[in-house]
Amino acid sequence: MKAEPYYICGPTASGKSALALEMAEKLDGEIVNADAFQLYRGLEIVSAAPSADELSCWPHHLYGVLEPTESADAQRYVNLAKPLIAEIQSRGKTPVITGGSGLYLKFLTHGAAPLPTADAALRAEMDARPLEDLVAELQQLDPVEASRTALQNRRFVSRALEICLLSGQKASDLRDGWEKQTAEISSQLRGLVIQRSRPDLHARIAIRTRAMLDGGALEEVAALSNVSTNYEKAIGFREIRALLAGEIDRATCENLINTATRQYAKRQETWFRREKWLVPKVVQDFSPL
RNA sequence: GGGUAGAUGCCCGAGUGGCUAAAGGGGGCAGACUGUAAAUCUGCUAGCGAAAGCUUACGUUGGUUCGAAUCCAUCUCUACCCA
Repeated sequence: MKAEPYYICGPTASGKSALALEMAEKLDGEIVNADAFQLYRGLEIVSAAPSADELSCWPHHLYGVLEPTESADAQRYVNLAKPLIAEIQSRGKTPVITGGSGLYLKFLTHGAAPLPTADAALRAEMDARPLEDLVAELQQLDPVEASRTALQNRRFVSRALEICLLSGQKASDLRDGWEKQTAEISSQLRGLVIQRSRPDLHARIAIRTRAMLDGGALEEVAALSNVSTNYEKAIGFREIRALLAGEIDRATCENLINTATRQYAKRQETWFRREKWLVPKVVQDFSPL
């Protein structure tokens, strides 16, 4: 009898890692990362991954498993996580999956639509074209998909067009089948989402940012010069780069990181609010990280 | 003590007589989002109201005018310059 996975979600700095550890001990489980950036090696501090001590005191998986030069995506994450989860279950343990990357979690829990994988060359080509151009082509190839896509959003338009061009089919047709089964899947999942008041969460973010900057984040970023563009998307990376280059001072850097982190936390809350299967776990203390 | 510049909404900042509850940006709030997601994008953001609308707003007080964030005077404060 295999143990169903347990999911621990919540915005950044809400205390997922600590709770995951607690749950893993209680459920006789092993922790599996579901954070897009903690997947990478060399970004441990900036991505607020569990420390080496924490990683070694209990089984943790999928932390620091990708090279900086690799590029992750939701499907790739699932390809890594699925077999691992099965393996944990085969040993009679409960997978405790924790992380804040909503899309990655969604792929893991609800599966992926049968769509073609991203194509770097095609994307580079599309990036060079004006948005109106891409919109026009999408509208021509797949008017249905175009009508459902936020046409101001270059990323979304590009992906929809990419699907059409790579598959030779309509993105709208390929996506339709997948969406129907989601409700049924949700009813069988179990997990929780940590909820904290904004002031509490903001205070925790501020404490964590300071600890990062004091705790080697600058050295970490300095060591990562000239790696893949994935890193540039990590909150903190660009800001610390600017600090190292002398473009901004330390206080400004800290403020920028705090603001970006708060905004990210908000987006995560919006995402998880839609995942009705997650049981809210309201936490009120101002406990340190 | 003298001179100059300036004071605009939560913040920055545009605006030099009516089209101004006031451009734009930031922040905040809410939302979208199935292969870049810590990304990307959208809406709202003085108060009350469902709305029409009403009320309070551009440092202070007063004035000019049919009408003032915009013109005049006064005072207060800030910055810089000369003593």
